[in-house]
Amino acid sequence: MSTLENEKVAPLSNYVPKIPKEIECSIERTLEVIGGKWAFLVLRELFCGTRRFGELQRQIAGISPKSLTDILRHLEEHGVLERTAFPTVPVTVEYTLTPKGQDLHQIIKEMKLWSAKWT
Amino acid sequence: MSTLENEKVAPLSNYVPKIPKEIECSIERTLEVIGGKWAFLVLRELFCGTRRFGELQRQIAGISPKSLTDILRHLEEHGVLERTAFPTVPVTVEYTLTPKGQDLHQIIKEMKLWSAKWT
DNA sequence: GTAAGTAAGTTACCAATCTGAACTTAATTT
DNA sequence: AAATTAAGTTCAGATTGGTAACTTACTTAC
Repeated sequence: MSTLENEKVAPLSNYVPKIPKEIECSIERTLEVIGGKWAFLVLRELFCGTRRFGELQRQIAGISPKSLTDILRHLEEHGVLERTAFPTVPVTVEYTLTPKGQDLHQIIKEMKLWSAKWT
Repeated sequence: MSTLENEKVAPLSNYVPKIPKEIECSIERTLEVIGGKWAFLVLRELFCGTRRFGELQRQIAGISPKSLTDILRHLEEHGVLERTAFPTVPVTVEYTLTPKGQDLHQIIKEMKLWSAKWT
């Protein structure tokens, strides 16, 4: 719903940022880690506990094995989760959140609250 | 850093989700609104107050006018922000967060806390 | 009075990303 | 001997996203 106002536009000259520059970078740095299409959905599963590759693939609707591999590697590189391979045949691989990854739960919690209120 | 464990794999049979199904949908619903590449960065600017198209374009590094138009329309459709056009020449357009949009600040706040602790 | 400037976009095209299906590996069960 | 299994990899095709140039309609500068 766009509005078309017939008033004069106040110049936005007296702008004082309420949120300092440092936060901008915080957000960008966080998005580097969890900003992609799939990161949150992988985290959603791993907050419930350790998961294996196939389990993740089944529980995240629409993800391809390639995208799952990509995001798991990405999150591992950023220290959010740990990959553990067991020398079974065929090989078994488990993914578990690190403390750094567990801490992302606060963000998910706020998303849940927002969603409950507004969607 | 991958680990290769030489132990037997514990079957993950006694899995009881700590986070109920409902949250999964909450997350997906939230991501529909703010899941894209640029949403958070637009929000970051609008939390500081009303902004015009050109201001947003200058303050969000690397965004193209097309991408900015796309995300602004998307956020407007989801009731997160309001677009107001003034019949000046050339036209002036202002974007402002709605209460629904303001409420997203909690999520950003948690992202900031996580970033401060871990990045 | 001609030319440049301005704000907020469009449009057309090109590049990066993502998906789906098939393939791989090596041992185990049928 | 063939099928199965887990965790991927590979490749072609589709989708998404980005870049550059263009548009509109009026104002100000030369």
